[in-house]
Amino acid sequence: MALDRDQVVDAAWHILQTYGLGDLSMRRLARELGVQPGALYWHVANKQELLAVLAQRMVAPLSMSSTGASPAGACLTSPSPAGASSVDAPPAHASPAGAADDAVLLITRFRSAVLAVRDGADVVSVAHALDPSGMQPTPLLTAALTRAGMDPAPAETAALTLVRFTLGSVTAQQTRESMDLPTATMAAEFEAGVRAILA
Amino acid sequence: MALDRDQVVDAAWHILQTYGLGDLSMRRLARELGVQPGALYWHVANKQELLAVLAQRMVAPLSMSSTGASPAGACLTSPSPAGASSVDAPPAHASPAGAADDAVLLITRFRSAVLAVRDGADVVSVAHALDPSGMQPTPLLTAALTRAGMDPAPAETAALTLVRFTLGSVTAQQTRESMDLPTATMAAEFEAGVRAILA
DNA sequence: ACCTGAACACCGTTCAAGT
DNA sequence: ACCTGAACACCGTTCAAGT
Repeated sequence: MALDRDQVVDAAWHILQTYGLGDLSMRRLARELGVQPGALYWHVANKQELLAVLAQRMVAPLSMSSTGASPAGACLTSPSPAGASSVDAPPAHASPAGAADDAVLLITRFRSAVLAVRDGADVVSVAHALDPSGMQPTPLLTAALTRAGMDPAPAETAALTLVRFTLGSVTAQQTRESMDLPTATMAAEFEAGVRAILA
Repeated sequence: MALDRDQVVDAAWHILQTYGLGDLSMRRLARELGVQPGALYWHVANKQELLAVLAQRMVAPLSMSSTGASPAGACLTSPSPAGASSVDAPPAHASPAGAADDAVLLITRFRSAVLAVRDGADVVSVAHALDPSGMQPTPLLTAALTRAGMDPAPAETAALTLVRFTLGSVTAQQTRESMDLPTATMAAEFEAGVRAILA
């Protein structure tokens, strides 16, 4: 009974997760769905659009809960009801120190989310390039760093530095993983990099 | 009169430079050389090896002159004659401040070299992942930062942070360039990132 | 030693035609 | 509205056979 867009995206997600980007072809996807390749183009414009949707899915969990406060536009999925203010968060407005911790938490969760999907960094890197300041976790990081006392402009620049460093790191790690090379030192290298950037 | 490895690599370099990675196929390369696709496999093991050679070519200029001093292994192309010591460089051993400037210069030249080749970041990222501490400019950066007063271990970690941030940045920029999106702010964002990492 | 010819197992995308 | 069938213009790699 008629394929729909979600089934296409779900199947693509499954192939990416399980076999990696090299195996995520439109033809393979069609085969998995029991349909001719051309049928997919009724539901998605092209492969690039499909990958953009997958990138959104990877970073979506970052836009929920976590740092409590929801500054305008922080949550893309469900625009929070009018008077929703921070509830069980620290005082009325978080302390600078705690907000910097929020940034560390955010970039760490971003890394985990991307790292958890095979070739995730390749997919998310394109989405970041298309919309560097709109794609998560950039706006959330900018907000956290502003709360920590930075001016908005340097906060955004620092956010971009964190995101690009993270994507560079995860790209390197996932390339090594795909070749069965060791990656034991890479988590510590990531942490050191984040500390240096936020020092 | 018999194709040789250099001709294959030169032609590949030309296609990459001119048309980008999407157009650098073994079949296209063979056509450009007036040969059947299978002939290439006498000269290179596979496409991956070819890309590794191209990555080396992109970073090769970094290993020549620049910071004057040549600590063991700094110059891969031509092992310098025995008694070659720094000539017109500052005193006998550079000052910490000057050595940190060397690091900034190195990472800036690395960015320029990668940025100058279409999809250069994609190609160099794989080479970096295969040999993070051996691929330039990592060892040169580690040396410069050690001269600047850092201990070897943190110096290497800082070098990796710089290289991965730079690859993340150039990947984003070249993705945008390939889609004719503006990149006006990206050089400044790079500089700010480097300053933050080395602060 | 070096290359051709031919094959194997694939790609992304389009589009008339069917239901 | 949604899909098939078939095509167009491609891929990377292998390998017997030729020179």
